[in-house]
Amino acid sequence: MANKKRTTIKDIADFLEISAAAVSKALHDDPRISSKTKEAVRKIAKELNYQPNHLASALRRGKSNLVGVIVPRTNSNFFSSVIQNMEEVLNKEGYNIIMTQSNESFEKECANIDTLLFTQVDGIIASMANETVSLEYYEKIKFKGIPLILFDRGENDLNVDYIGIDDYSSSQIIVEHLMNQGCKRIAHIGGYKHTRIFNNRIRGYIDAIKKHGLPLEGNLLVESSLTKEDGRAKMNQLLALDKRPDAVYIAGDYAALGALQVLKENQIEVPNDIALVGFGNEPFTSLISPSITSMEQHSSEIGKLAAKTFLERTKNPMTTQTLNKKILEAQLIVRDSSNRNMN
Amino acid sequence: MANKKRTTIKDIADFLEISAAAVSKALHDDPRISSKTKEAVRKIAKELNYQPNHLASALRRGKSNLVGVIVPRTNSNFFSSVIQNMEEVLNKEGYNIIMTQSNESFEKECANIDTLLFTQVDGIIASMANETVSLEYYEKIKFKGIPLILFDRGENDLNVDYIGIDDYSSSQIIVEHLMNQGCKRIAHIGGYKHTRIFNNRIRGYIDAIKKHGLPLEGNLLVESSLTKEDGRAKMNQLLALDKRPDAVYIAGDYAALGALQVLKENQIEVPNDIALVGFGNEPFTSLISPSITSMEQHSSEIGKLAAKTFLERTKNPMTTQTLNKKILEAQLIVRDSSNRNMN
DNA sequence: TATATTTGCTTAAACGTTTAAGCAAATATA
DNA sequence: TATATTTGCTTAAACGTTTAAGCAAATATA
Repeated sequence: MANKKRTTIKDIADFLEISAAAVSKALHDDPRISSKTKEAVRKIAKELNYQPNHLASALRRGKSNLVGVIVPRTNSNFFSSVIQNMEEVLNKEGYNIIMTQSNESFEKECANIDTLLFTQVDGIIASMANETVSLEYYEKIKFKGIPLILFDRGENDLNVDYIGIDDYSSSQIIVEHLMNQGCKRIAHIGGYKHTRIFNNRIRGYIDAIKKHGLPLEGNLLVESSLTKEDGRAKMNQLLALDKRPDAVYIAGDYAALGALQVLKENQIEVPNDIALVGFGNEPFTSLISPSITSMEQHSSEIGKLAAKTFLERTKNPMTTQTLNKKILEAQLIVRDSSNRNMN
Repeated sequence: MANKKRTTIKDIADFLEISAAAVSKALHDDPRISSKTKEAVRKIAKELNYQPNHLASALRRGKSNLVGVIVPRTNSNFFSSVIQNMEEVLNKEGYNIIMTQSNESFEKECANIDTLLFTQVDGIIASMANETVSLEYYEKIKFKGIPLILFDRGENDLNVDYIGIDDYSSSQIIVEHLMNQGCKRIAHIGGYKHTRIFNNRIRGYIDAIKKHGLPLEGNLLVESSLTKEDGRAKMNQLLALDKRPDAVYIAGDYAALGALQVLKENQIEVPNDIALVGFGNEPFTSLISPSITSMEQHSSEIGKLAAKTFLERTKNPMTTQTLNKKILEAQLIVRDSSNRNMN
């Protein structure tokens, strides 16, 4: 029983024989409208099943109350938790979220940005795709004067708000943890250097190794796409070395999983022969055997902070956007794959 | 360098000293506009960085080209794959997706529906929350005359399009697979009976057990929320029975994982003492040891079909919505947890 | 009682786009 | 050459809402 015409403010106005303006004001609880009229309007609005037309009000007010979100993918615990927490904060303030995923593709990311701008979002909160190297599309957002907030995968050059963890010191914490377990040759399977967070993890690894006088060899530091498959490949590469490492720190959990499989297949004992540490604290790290030590990135905190940062920007639109970093401490969750004391 | 005013059609019109209508038509490649004018408009549009205002055009055309999607959660491989494939099909036709998640909460689901209706989506594609028992909010969508397409978790009573797998026959396939492995006492940890898909799996289990003359006992059939924790609890419950089952078919992979943990903790050999089958083919089922046999639900196919169904509905708006089911065959992926032949 | 203020609305315009209707100039047809 | 058709635009109105400006009636103040 689909009714052709939707109920509009005009319908309510006609029914009550008042002006549309009065109805609009009544619905927004304007102090200059009598409570008698307000009640009547609310009653009829309900009876006629009135639903405000977002397009019209957004067009008129020049504000859509929509926030665009771009993530590399949603089927990761980290990103879906971030989004859930952003939603919680933003919903309370009357904003809704439009989620898009880039699937790590630069092209898709650009298309997403166009879609979001086209939909007239009031702001964009994004984490960059692995592929992204050119920033022109993000500059476009800034040029439009729309708040842009980056999280996790950000970029200093954009000079916008950023929320993330301290990747550099995270690496230091991991290296020191492995040293405390008695490891003396620590390898690092890192992400792509052009992505800032992975570059920071690599720098943190190098500096920590140097600081503690451990061997820093080119062979022990490899760059990876951090997929499970590449984790396998890079682990095999490390096992083929004349002098094998006795610990491997891997900048992503999926790659760590692939590496662990290779170690198991080669009957290498984890953590006693080779200790393993991942990054991201994906749920499966605690599910498999041995469970994988990993870095918790405080996804819920990041989501809430990103949302709050957007709200602040929106409340103070006059201030020009500047590089404003909010850096959280990551937390190492020690599990069997690197815990030699437990064995 | 944020520019206050966005470029509008009017700006282009003023610049070229033609009417706004001509600009609009030029941008839409209207045959009655000269190619000379079209070129000039396109050139200036680009120069002035013109971005069409979706709100205005949607308001005028009475069509937003947005499709709302509601899923219980996005951090599941099934749902995120469904969404990715829907997006692919819909983007090609000029539609964009607004994703929302209900977190399995009925209240959140209702709020999501309101948001989507408010945003004036042209259609809604949804999979229901576990909690959902009342259908009034979904009736609201139908009443508005907006196409509603359900997938995976649907409901016959709504009389709308539905895309999903054949849960009933899936159960039969699983039971028969376990019989072929020599299992004689097959238990089922099912989902909530009030959810149609879980009810169908339960019915399929019961009928298959009956058909093959296996013991059908109340103790062997338990209802569960299908979380990992509840999977543990229900597995413990089954182990406490006087006559333990020699196979357990669990209607969700997370619960299957919990159950597997309990079996390992009790030094019960899988699959030889107790064989295990899950449902959903979540990626981790192949990652853990032993890997878990599970049902693949063809998420990409479901996503594409749901999108195509929406497009059909939109092209033929005259036809009243009726119950129109598209049922796909699920596929059993046999892994170590139920493969006795391999040991 | 005369004036000032407040209350409760209305009028009219605007947000940026699309589209039906129409008109003048250019071109085709008889 | 006269009429019909086509081309390439313009004009004006509309989508549904919000809001500045304003006005009459009611109430407060002097």
